[in-house]
Amino acid sequence: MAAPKDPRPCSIADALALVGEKYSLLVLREVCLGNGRFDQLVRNIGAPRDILTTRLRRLVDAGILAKRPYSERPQRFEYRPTQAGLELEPVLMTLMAWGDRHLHRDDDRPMVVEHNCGNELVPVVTCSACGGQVHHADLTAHPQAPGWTVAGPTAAA
Amino acid sequence: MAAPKDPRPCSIADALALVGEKYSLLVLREVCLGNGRFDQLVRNIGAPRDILTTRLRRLVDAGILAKRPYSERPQRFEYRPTQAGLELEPVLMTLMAWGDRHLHRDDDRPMVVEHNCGNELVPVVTCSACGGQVHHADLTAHPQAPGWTVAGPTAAA
DNA sequence: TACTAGGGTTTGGTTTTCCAACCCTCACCT
DNA sequence: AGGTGAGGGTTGGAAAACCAAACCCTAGTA
Repeated sequence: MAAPKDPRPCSIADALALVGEKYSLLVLREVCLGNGRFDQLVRNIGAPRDILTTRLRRLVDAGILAKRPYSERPQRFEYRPTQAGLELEPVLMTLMAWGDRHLHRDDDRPMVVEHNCGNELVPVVTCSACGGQVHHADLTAHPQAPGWTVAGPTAAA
Repeated sequence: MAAPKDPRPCSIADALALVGEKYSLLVLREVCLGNGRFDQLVRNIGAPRDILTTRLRRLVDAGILAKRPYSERPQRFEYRPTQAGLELEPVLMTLMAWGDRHLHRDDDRPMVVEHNCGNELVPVVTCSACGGQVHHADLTAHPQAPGWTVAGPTAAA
């Protein structure tokens, strides 16, 4: 019997504990776009400055962003994504595509991303082994911790 | 000069406004795993019951989940993903893979997902046009709203 | 000297979240 | 008929997160 009070151990939860707070992923968005200075972040995200301060500290501590000076005398800093941060960008792209599809039906997409193959980026999540697109019906979850199960595959409502 | 107070219009922000609150994506995780009943959600997520209630209402309103009875007399409900909800699953898989890579180096991954090609799922985000893997260096963002650039809003000229 | 800009920190008040406890309905057991 | 237990919530108060505005400090500029 698993500990009765603990939630399911899960990398999704672990990842969200780091980047799931309000504004964190938007910070990453701006930083990936190259807007890594404090007041750019304030303006482009619309977050309160103190919240931004704590988010930035947290993301730096987590190794997702790095703070580096771009000028001594006056000391000025800029935040840039680390490798780990850059590897979150596909998550952002996938989320953006979902938002474009479900929240902006009428072709008023706020931003278009171009892939350097020359086409507009439409991100698709695929299985690295077979190359096939990932669909719910093709997935089977296997929890590794004892005491945790799943209820079998679910069809859409 | 662009409106000085509004944040950058963005589908990522729009999507996060719906599913970015604490626990929302974990609800989706459980529901996709087939654990759609209230107390399963409470146990597996570890969220307070009242928060869960508001999250569920919000996700149903947003068309991401559907609430349906699985028993009359006693009336019992279950939450299941809609099509829009299922299309968020790739986001979860990508996030899980990131968490596995960066937060669980020592091979203690909490959950393994199997793709029905027979292999363990390692999700990769690709460009649907060329099939290539999406990397930061290959992307160029084109904001569509006037006044917004990737180098900061309202660029002088 | 005054004014601006960058990069924050402080202050004080509002909103969310958290947590435990409670409620209600039904079904089952005795 | 009474007790128990599960499902699906609601309620109330304390704790934490959030927010806007004001403030601070350094450095450059007029």
